[in-house]
Amino acid sequence: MNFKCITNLESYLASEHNVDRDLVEIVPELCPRDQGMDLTVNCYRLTKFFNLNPVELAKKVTNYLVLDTDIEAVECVKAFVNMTLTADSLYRDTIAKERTILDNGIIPPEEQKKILIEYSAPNTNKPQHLGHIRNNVLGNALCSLFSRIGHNVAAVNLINDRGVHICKSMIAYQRFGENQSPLDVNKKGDHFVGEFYIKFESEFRKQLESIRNEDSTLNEKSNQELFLYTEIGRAAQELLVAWEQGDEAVMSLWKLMNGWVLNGFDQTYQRMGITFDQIYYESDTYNLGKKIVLEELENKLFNLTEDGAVEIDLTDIGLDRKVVLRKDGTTVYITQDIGTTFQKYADHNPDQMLWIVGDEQIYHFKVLFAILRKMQLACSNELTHIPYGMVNLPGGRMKSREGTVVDADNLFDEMAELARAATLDRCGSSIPENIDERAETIGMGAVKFMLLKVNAKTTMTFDPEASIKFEGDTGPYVQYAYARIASILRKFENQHGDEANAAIDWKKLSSKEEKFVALQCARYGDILKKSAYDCDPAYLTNYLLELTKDFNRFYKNNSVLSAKNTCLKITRLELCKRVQLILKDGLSVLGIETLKAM
RNA sequence: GCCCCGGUAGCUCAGUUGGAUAGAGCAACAGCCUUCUAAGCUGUGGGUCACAGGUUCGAAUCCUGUCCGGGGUACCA
Repeated sequence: MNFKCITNLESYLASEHNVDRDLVEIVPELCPRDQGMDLTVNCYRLTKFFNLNPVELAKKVTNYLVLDTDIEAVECVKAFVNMTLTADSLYRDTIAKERTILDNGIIPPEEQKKILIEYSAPNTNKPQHLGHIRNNVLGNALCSLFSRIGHNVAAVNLINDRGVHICKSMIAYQRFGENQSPLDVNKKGDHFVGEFYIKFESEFRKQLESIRNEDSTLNEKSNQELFLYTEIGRAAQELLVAWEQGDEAVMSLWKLMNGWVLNGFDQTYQRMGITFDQIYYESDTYNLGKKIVLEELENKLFNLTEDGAVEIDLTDIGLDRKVVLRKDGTTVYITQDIGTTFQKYADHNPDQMLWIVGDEQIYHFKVLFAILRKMQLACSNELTHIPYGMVNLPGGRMKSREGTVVDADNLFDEMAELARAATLDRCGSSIPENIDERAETIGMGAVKFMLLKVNAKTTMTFDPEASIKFEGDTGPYVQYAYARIASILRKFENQHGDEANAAIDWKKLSSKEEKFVALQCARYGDILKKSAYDCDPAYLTNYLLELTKDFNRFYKNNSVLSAKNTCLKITRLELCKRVQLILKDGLSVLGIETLKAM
């Protein structure tokens, strides 16, 4: 926000108190609605700049502001100074300049950085579910957000395409797949392969039960521990060894199945509107990780344990010892992350690297970053894990065994279907031409918005019942406001187009609803920066809701097209355009599309 | 055991980094479509901010302890 009266106040207080002008920053708040004024200066907060008690300061501020010609009224309550701006200055400093509203969200060039963001990172053994959607939507929004405020962003994906979990679906396919392809059974590749992963699990469980029946002492051991006691478990392990040795038949099956899965992922990403600047494959980078670890073993950064594993001792910085190569020489999860990070740095030369990964891996990233710092990776002080919380169902965690996993593609289909039904409900007999596009845009908007309005860090509950309603704090609520504005603009063109060149006069906007909308618009730039600073699109998402609420109140009480004179009509139209501009820009940062009609 | 994160209205969540009388949506109830799209608007009810101490002009927010929930603590990912 950029109010002349506040800037003047800053200069005045700085010179009065002999404080460096540049250090003084007064961020006004929107005055609480029930106080009936426009802006509030909270003088409790100003005491950090000036050595004066808050109430005294408030009096001083009040006495100063009362003389400012931009101010219509001032009121001092305790240490809060509330003010009403003249209509002239209010609109001049908020929405008169269209460009300023958007440009306020851009940081100065010296703060702009090259940021590398890794997100999504799926396993190629099953289709993506609601948890992955949260990651994808969040990652995509953060990339747009950083880019929007002026950073140079590269988005990368890391495909987790190797390891024993991949071999599980391969084994099951070998045994039960009958050489079929996804095309043969008309299935999406990731779903096709996922069924074999489930098939493995059920077969594994069957064998477990049978060996436990034969030997009751095994009941004390966990499923994990008994993995190699089962025939199919051993087979998966053997397949992994064959894979690592580059066995031709195994590699060819692996490539075939991964191809199916990645093809399925592509469709899902496309539907979500997600693209990456580069895709890394763990099968490529794990060897680099191993190579780096062995070099650092030479350099004595890592050491050998008694039984021949390679580890690093991080107890000096309050972490544990961490094995980075197993005693059999194979790599662990963190090994490939080391390799991938060096590769990413070499490819992109970023100032900062971010990882959007679930909060259960907070410790993993602490260890990873500690290792990379010890290895003196160039930007190792600018590595950040952005953790996000799990998505639970009302009954608890999603469990594949109990069939409660919310599949991404199915969810998208269902939401689009509901959006279609709701749309058709509204338009009676005249079915819109673009009904498919509408259903998709509204359905995806609802899913994305639902996930983004909750703080990234919060473990959230996905309520299927609530998600199917497009009312209240939802994506479609915001999209609807956009469509309403589009409709007004259309009607204006058709009915009053000849008035388009009439003069705008902001001070004609005299209702409180109009003022609130303008004040809300003025916050947009700060909101973008704050949201990026917090690494959390939720802040922006909730702002868009607030703006939309204010717009809807305006819409209800102040007709644009039936305004009592042309000047008022044109000016209100301009106000609508500002709102539309912000809604479009803000939603697009969140990866949500808009519609001209709903 | 140890470490991290959380506990705010019946439910799902905000709470601008310590500031005004703790807010929204849903659900419940009551209103508003001859006026720009009712996916909307207006109103009512609903709170010991888990609990107990402490810090200060002031605490949902910071500190300590207790209880409850989640996650981590792998030569899994």
